[in-house]
Amino acid sequence: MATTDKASPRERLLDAATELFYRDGVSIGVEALCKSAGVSKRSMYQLFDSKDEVLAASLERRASGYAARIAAGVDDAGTPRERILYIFEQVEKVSVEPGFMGCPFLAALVELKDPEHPASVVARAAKERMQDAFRVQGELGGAREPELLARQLMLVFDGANARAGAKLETLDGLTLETVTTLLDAGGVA
Amino acid sequence: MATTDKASPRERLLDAATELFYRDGVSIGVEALCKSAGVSKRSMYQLFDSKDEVLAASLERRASGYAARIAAGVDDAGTPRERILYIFEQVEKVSVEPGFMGCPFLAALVELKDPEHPASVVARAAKERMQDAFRVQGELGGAREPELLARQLMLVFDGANARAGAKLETLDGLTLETVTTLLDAGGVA
DNA sequence: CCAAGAGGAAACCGATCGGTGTACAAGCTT
DNA sequence: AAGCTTGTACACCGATCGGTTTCCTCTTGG
Repeated sequence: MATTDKASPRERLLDAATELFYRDGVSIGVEALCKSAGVSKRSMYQLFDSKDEVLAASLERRASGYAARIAAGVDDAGTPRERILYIFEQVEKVSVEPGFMGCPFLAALVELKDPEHPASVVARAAKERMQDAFRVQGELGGAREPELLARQLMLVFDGANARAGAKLETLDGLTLETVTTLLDAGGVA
Repeated sequence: MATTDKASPRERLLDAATELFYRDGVSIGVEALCKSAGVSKRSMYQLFDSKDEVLAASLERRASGYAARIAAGVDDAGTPRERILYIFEQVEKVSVEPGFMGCPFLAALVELKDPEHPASVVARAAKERMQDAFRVQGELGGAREPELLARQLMLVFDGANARAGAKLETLDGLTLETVTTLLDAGGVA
């Protein structure tokens, strides 16, 4: 009932999974998940092999959404430097919203310690896609070492997400300032 | 049986808790914890009010150990810049060890989403102590904005820990290079 | 109008969760 | 030796875990 009510059971499950796994962690029970989705456990286990697969699928869908938006934004107006900074503006913006708890992919990787877990594989792939996007923008911007720059940006990105999500930091310009320093030092116009 | 066998039940419990909560996450059961510590559940609940308190106490002890080492290292040989870089050398070194899973305090904060959880309070205090240490070194090193620098260093520190712990990054100089850039830009000699 | 499948409600499975209660065996101190 | 604390062993509690099964009610195509 927290999500769309007219969608297919599969969509409703993924919606609920996205929200509950993020808010309450991967230890949320199948019972609560199905109840929130308005779907019977029986249906869930017909659509997915296990709870773990539901989690993996929900992360996969989230990652696809991000990838689509990033791909669409590649030829947006602005310089590569502006596009990189825009990402961190968005991070700072969402980080102050009420339910913010950091990057969902990183959270999943931390919670399920197993790097071979299906959801871990999906999450890692999503993070790598983002790093690739940073590297591409670095190349376009004339970075001396685009790969190094991309790894540095991911460091800041994940650090900011983790610290803001854990209520250790409020950002408010911190990542912008830091990223600017790194872009300057890296030779990005 | 994995830890010292001649210590007090309390110490054995904290030893086991430190290891198991880090390796398997906060969802490790009381049964497994006590068995690993060689302590009966009855004793555990006489020494601690709840499993959550055991977790908080184990983090507290770990934080005290770190604080002692940092306090001892403040008047070590070397410049503030060297002392800051030394911390990140250590991070890069332990990050390649087999059982490494990132910063235990950050992991606890991510897993227990509740910022009011007793263990969360302990973990956050530990992180703040570290940020203070960075700021002090920044002041000693002549940083233009010591507080900003400390926050940036924590961003890199936590980002590196999270990413290396999640097997997303291998570091190998990445943090040293990044921190050097930030120290240069921040005016630390 | 009726058959067939989809999907929901809920009982049920064994296992485990955090936490207690009880009984008993050591080591102290006096 | 008596009495006390300390700690263990273990059964037990209700709740919940992930997952399965049964039953029944809808919708929909023919």
